[in-house]
Amino acid sequence: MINLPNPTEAELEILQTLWQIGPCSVKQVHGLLQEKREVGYTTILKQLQIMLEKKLVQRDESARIHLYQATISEQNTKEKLVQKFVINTFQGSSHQLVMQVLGNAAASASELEEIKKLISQLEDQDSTHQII
Amino acid sequence: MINLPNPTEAELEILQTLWQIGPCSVKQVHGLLQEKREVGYTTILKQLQIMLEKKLVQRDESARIHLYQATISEQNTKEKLVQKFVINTFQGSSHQLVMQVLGNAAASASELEEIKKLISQLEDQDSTHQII
DNA sequence: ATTGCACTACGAAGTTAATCGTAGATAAAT
DNA sequence: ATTTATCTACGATTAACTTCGTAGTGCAAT
Repeated sequence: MINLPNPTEAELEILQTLWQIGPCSVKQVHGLLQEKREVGYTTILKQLQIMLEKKLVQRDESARIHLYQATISEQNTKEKLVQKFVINTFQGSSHQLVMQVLGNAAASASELEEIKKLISQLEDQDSTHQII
Repeated sequence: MINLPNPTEAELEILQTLWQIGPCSVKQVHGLLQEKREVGYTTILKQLQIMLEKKLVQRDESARIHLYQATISEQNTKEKLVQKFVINTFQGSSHQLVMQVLGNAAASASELEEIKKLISQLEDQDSTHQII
C-alpha cells in the first residue's frame, strides 16, 4: 500500500483512456486522445515513459509494441483527487462541494432520484452504525 | 465579463483569506497563512504582486501600507474550478462527482438533510421550468 | 539629523509539467 | 538486401509556479 503522488492533468487524461480500454499500445492511446485534441505521438509516448518511472503504469515489453496498463485503480485515484480538491477549494468541506455542484449543474430528474436513493442508504447506515 | 484564468493553488490559498477577511495588508495575509504552514513574507508579497498583474486582486495604494482585495467572487471562482475539475476527473459528469463524494465522505445527518432539501427544491423547479 | 524599522520592488533560482524533434532499432515489404 | 514504415529512447525546450533574498524607500523614534 504505497502512496503514489497524484497524477497530473496530462497523466490523468491518459489514465482515463487506460481505464476505459485496458492494456494498450501508445498508438491506441494516442489515437483516442487525438480525437479530442491535437497532440503529438511522441508526447504520449514520453508521458507513458514518465508514468512508468513513477509507477503509475506498467508495461508488457514482451512484444516489440509495448502494452501499457494502469497500476492504480480508477476509484482510488479519483477519491484522492477529490479529497485534495475539496481541501484546496472548499477547505475540506465536501458537503459544501456537493451543495455547490447540485445548485449549479441542472441535474436530470433521474440523477436526482439516484442521489436521493444514495442519501437514504447513507441515513439508514447512520442510524445503525451511528458514527457521530 | 472578461474571463480570467483559473487561480493556481498558491493564489487560491491567498484568495481564500481575502474572501474571508476582506481588504487587508500583506502582513495580515501572511499572518494567517503562517498559522497553517511555514512561508516567507516576501513570498506572499510577490504572489500578491503577481495576482495584481493578473487582475485577480486590486489594491489600494493611497496609504504606505497597500491593501489588497479580491476582484473575483468566491462563488464564481469556485464554480469555475469545480467545472474544470469535473471535466478533468469525471469527464464532465458532475453527477458522478456527487455520488463519489457522498459515498465517500461520511456526511452528518444534518448535512444529508440539507442536501435533501436542496434536491427537493431542484425537483420542484424542474417540474415548473422543465429544462430537459 | 541619524538610526532603525516596516514595507515594497525586483530579480533570480529551483521545480515541475508538457511538448516535440531527432536518432536509433526492429520488423515488413519490395 | 535495400528500402520503407513503425516503434522506442532520449534530450532539449518552453512555460508556468513557487519561493525567497537583496536592495531600496520612506516613516518614526531618538
